[in-house]
Amino acid sequence: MGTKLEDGGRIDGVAKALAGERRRQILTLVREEEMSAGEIASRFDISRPAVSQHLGVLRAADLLDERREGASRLYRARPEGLAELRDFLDRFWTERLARLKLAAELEQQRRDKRGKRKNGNRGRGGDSRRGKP
Amino acid sequence: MGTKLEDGGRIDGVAKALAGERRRQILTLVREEEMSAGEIASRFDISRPAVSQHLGVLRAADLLDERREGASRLYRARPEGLAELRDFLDRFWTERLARLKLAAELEQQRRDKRGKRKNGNRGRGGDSRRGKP
DNA sequence: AAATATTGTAAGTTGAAACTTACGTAAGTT
DNA sequence: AACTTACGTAAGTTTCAACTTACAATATTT
Repeated sequence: MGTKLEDGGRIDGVAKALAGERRRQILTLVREEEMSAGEIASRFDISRPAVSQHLGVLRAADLLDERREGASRLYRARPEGLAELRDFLDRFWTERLARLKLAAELEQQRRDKRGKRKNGNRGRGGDSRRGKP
Repeated sequence: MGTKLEDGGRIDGVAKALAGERRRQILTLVREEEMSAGEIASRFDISRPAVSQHLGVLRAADLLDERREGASRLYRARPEGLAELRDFLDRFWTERLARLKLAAELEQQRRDKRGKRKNGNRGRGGDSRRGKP
């Protein structure tokens, strides 16, 4: 039941979209307010087509909302698109914690059994130093 | 004020490390159990040096723990390294929600003033599912 | 309909990333 | 010491991403 970080399909698109600094800048730029493609381009030192291509990548990764107004296209960040990657990192994180917790419990049981006849009861307070918290 | 997705320095390294599918595969592979570099390499169809380079990238992004045992080097995922990116996505997400909530409240006030006698309450759509462990 | 404004798409260049093979290094073995 | 094992690093090649300029498409204006 391992949650695999590599599959999920759309993870790859989001991760790659976020890997480019320009795209992170663009995304930040349109997080608060929607902005036209041209206006976005005017904020950077690269050509307008370059920005347009970045927008395409972000849109393909479901990280942008697009709205057409007249001849312009207005873009806005769609943080919901980030949720999938975020949740994935979350699972990677929490499953690791769960694994460590389980290992600690098993270790505890092992210790309890071994020391039973020697020591009626050692309680739970004793330090068991192994593994990392 | 604005949490910028582009800065943070280490975000870039982590995002780029995660952008490569091979590295995501490797990371998944050593999430549950620590594994030697050679054993990791044996699971893929690429050369061992290629894997070694990927390990270097992951390690530079603080996504791996390395332990030397004899001539071997044992690697293990370090999900704590993901936390920074995860938190960042979190902030990007929640700040957007906060912004929307604020806008909705202002709009609500505006409506209340104008249509005080007409209506008292209408549906609100708040469906956020967030919370940190 | 022609002209203008705003954008996306195509084609080519450049630089970085992902590989390869060859070599160097440190620890374990005989 | 010489030999083997398990790696990393260097150097070179190929593949891919980020840009460029040139062109096509769609909406608005005259």
